[in-house]
Amino acid sequence: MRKRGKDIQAELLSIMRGEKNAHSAYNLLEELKGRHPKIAPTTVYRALAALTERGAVHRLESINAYIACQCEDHHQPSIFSICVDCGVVEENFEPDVFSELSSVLKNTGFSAQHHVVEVNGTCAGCKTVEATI
Amino acid sequence: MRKRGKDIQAELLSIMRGEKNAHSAYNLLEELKGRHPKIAPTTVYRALAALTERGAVHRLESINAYIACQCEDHHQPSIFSICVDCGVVEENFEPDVFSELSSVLKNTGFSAQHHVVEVNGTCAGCKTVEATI
DNA sequence: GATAGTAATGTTATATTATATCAAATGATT
DNA sequence: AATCATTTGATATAATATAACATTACTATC
Repeated sequence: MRKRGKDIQAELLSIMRGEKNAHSAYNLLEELKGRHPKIAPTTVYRALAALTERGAVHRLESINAYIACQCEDHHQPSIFSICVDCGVVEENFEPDVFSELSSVLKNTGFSAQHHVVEVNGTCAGCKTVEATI
Repeated sequence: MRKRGKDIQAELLSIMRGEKNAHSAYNLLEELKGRHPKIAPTTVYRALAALTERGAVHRLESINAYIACQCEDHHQPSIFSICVDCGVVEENFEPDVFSELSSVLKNTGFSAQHHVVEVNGTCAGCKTVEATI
């Protein structure tokens, strides 16, 4: 079994890659309805799960939304900054943050499986706009 | 206006302080129904918002759940470790993680408002159990 | 202490996010 | 082409969260 679902996944990914903002699953559902009028939530969630699984998209837990991965290849988890004004999301890398994190948790005997590091705030652009109002 | 809502808040907080696991808003709603048979979701969400606002509880974004703050006083955001097996949540402090984080974001011109740092994995207890199976 | 102002609460409805279940379609294998 | 395993589609529903507005309780002022 291969083709059908992969098509949806590819289409979803190409939509998401054209965006700087994250989208909810239902947003994406609406966008897919253009070409797939009868598409259902389940299909979108399945595609998102597959894409997330292979690291092509990330789920932003603090806003229940999804964004295409902004990098080539993951050797480290990412830090997401999310602008509360314009919604722009940036994916940042900082291995030191995660090494700090693991050393904290190692002391408690905890083994990490999945890291969620998201920072909600104001991006440089929106800060500038605010300052000039 | 003071008494009515503060009662719910106090009651909610005391329920939550008796627990090592996080609870969903609807879980808490069920628990409150004992003493407040007609309580509605809105009321619980309002109480949770107030408690979260003043730092007495934290929302765990990666599991849509709430947990009582495990410390006295917040001068730093916390790192939450969440056991995927038993659900135990620990609130950890590590200023260095946040200073790393801010230095990364400072370079991009982003101003942080709210940090979400959650690590899902296996706690020491559950790891031991697994090892002995 | 009655009255009006205010803010919190209750109530109802509904929006949003996500999953369960099972039938139908697809492609792989023989 | 018959069978099989698996994905997808379709329907329904669960879980999480908020909107909107009427009601109630407290506060302050008269």
